[in-house]
Amino acid sequence: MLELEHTDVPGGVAGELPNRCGDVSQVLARVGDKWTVLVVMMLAAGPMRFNALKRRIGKVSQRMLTLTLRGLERDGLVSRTVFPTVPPRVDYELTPLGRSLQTPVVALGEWAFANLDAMNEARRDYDARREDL
Amino acid sequence: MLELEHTDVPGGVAGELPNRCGDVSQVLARVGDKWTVLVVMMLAAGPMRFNALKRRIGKVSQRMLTLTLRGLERDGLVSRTVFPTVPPRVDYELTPLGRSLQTPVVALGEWAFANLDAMNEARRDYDARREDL
DNA sequence: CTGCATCCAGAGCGATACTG
DNA sequence: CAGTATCGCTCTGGATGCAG
Repeated sequence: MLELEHTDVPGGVAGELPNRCGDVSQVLARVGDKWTVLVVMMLAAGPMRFNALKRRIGKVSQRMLTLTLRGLERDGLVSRTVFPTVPPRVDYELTPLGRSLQTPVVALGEWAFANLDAMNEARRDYDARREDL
Repeated sequence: MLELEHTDVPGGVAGELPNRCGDVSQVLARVGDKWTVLVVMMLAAGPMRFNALKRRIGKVSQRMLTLTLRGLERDGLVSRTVFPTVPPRVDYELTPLGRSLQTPVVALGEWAFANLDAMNEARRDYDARREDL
């Protein structure tokens, strides 16, 4: 997890964000890990069982899905409901907090979609320039 | 870097985001790393020299700042200008693409700021519940 | 001042096997 | 079906030292 000094930003980041960059980073550490966003996106469709989720995401290990879900549950973004049946059944569902996270994440996703070509081109150019040394 | 299967999402993530979750993840891998967002935020104030940037951020190693800046430069988010003086001077500055990234990142930052208390409380509750086993 | 190279500890994560 | 435990690899990232 991140832990930053309280570096006071004088300017003010486009005049909007308070100088609590540590907070932003902390949340980004949660959101930025390998599977969190995928899980949140998948759960947007509604409650889902463990293996359904696993199949949807595709190439996630059972271990990592469990860990990611535990983390999200701990942060209050996902709720976990156990049905004491046999075989056991566990449903995962976004909490209101988790659903509210979708708004900024979707915004980021739209930025990603809109600018992916530009980024790929920039990368190609950069790599090409680095080859003729 | 992430590399996901092309898992087609039928539902559609709140009906907004296309089923290109891979793209989102790829960008998140860039944005989600430890220093990227901090650097972008700092550069929001305007062009900055290497050490000025380093001092602003505070507890970043020289190595990681260099690596982060190279990555951002490669992705076309930051431009690097060398002044062939002595001692050498290098200015880093957000490109238009980099500046456009601020919008969604600031949105995420505002979400973080608004919901940090809720998340911390959720964590406390979760940890407390786990203690009385 | 800037920025590479090296070394090294630790985190992240996948594969596998096992339990209720 | 859901979850835990263990192993081992890779990658991150911090510290240090050297060079233009």
